[in-house]
Amino acid sequence: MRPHELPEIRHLPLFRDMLQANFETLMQGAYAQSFPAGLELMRQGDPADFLHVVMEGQVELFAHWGGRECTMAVVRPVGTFILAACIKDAPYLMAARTLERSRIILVPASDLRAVFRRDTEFAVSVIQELAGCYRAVVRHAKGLKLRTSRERIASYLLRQSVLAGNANSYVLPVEKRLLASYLGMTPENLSRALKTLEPDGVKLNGTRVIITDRRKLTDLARPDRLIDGPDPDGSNSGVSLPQVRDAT
Amino acid sequence: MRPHELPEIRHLPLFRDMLQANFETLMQGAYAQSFPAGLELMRQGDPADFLHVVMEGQVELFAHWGGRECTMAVVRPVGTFILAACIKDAPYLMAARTLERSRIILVPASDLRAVFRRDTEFAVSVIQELAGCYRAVVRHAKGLKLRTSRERIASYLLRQSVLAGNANSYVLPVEKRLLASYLGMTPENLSRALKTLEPDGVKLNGTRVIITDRRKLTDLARPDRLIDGPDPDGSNSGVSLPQVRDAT
DNA sequence: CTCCACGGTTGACAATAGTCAATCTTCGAA
DNA sequence: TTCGAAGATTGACTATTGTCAACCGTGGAG
Repeated sequence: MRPHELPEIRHLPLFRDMLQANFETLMQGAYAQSFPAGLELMRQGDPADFLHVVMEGQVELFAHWGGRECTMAVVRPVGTFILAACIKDAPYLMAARTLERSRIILVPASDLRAVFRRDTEFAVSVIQELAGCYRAVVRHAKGLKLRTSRERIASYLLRQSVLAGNANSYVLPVEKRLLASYLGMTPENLSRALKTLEPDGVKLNGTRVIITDRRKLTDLARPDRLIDGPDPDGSNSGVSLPQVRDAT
Repeated sequence: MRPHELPEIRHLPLFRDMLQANFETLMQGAYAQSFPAGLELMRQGDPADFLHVVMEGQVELFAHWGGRECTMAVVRPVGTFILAACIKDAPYLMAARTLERSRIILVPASDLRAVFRRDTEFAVSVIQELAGCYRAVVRHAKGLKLRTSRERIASYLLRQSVLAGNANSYVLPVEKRLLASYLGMTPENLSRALKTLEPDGVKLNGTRVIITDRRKLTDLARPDRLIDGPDPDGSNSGVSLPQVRDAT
């Protein structure tokens, strides 16, 4: 593991409050590994042996069934995934693949389970993290069930704009087909729907989003903290698409 | 609180392993209350002041946005809800209403937060519970994104049959319009879809489900532990529709 | 530099799902 | 027992979404 990585992990909400000794125990069993783009890190149904911490790159969490596939989340540095499966010692509900070359720290799940039993501060952090993840998926499910696809797209575009500091122009952080899958529609549908959003105040130029009328877009998206977040504590854990990297 | 209720609560996975003293502390601050059918217990966005434990009756958790509404779960005795919001001290993401006359124990969220900080066993139980809830919603989201509505219906009917001991005939535990909302479709759609499922080995007579060809139904539903559950530990927490009450 | 692979877009069409309205059924209150 | 309210079903229609195929544009391998 590289020298700068340890403090980065230590500063994550999940590891921030635990005893130093226990943190060291966890990290002693952990190891870093680099993976090329497009590699399947784990398959759904696999036993949960390691908590994954993304240090570089980005990782897609996806699910599949009967030949169909859908994106559930994208994890970026520094973020963790598959905490719940590790803790329950249960099979992964989602698969993971790298979207680009990625560096990942693997923390043995058994160590994790051992440590939070004797470090209350860590247990509390795990609780907070899991509660955040839970709420994030509930939000996702609410969006899927309550909003039409146009509304989901509009909300997403608006949310990204807010994350980019209310920028009226920014670049999509993920490929459109991935975004489509995350939002629960086909790429064709996303493509067409984006066109029909022009009168609603937003248009796309390649991967660049341009908000031409924020008022109209907001009218359509009707953003709602109970769906779009964030939680009052501002934690950004769990299942969601990442924020944009460069805004203009 | 009634004498038989305390041990019932104590035996829940969430409260089973904590110190007796701490359990007593929690229960001292708690109180029971009965509500008539159809009462809104809390609205989404409200601050999370109490963990709710359903002792009798049944409670629907639902979400709404922009005039639309959808069922997220139904909680039955003895079950808890809104743990995550209590723990994060965050607003409820869902609203709750009684489906029938219900008796509910209310445990102050502040006590809860205080206790798991000093009772590691309880913290571990909370972790297990939250991880279970998280996985339950992930499953629900997977079903919504990966399965068509006919497949969701078929899976649901088959799952309920399994819960009823592989019964080939049982009675739906909830109203059809609620089921439709839970499965992410309109009541009209559910009604029509049910008709088209007859060649697939299942038919309905009012609220009674009759599986005429389990093989065909299974072919359509393609049940999957990673969507339909249960987790290996058999916990039944979190977001799901309840199992049937009487099977034949 | 060329070509190929892949993501994205578009069109035509089919399948699916939602809406609105009317009707039927059921169950509980009076 | 009768009536009325609410859930459930049905029909007709519309809107939305998915599917399949063709085509475009870009960026990387050779």
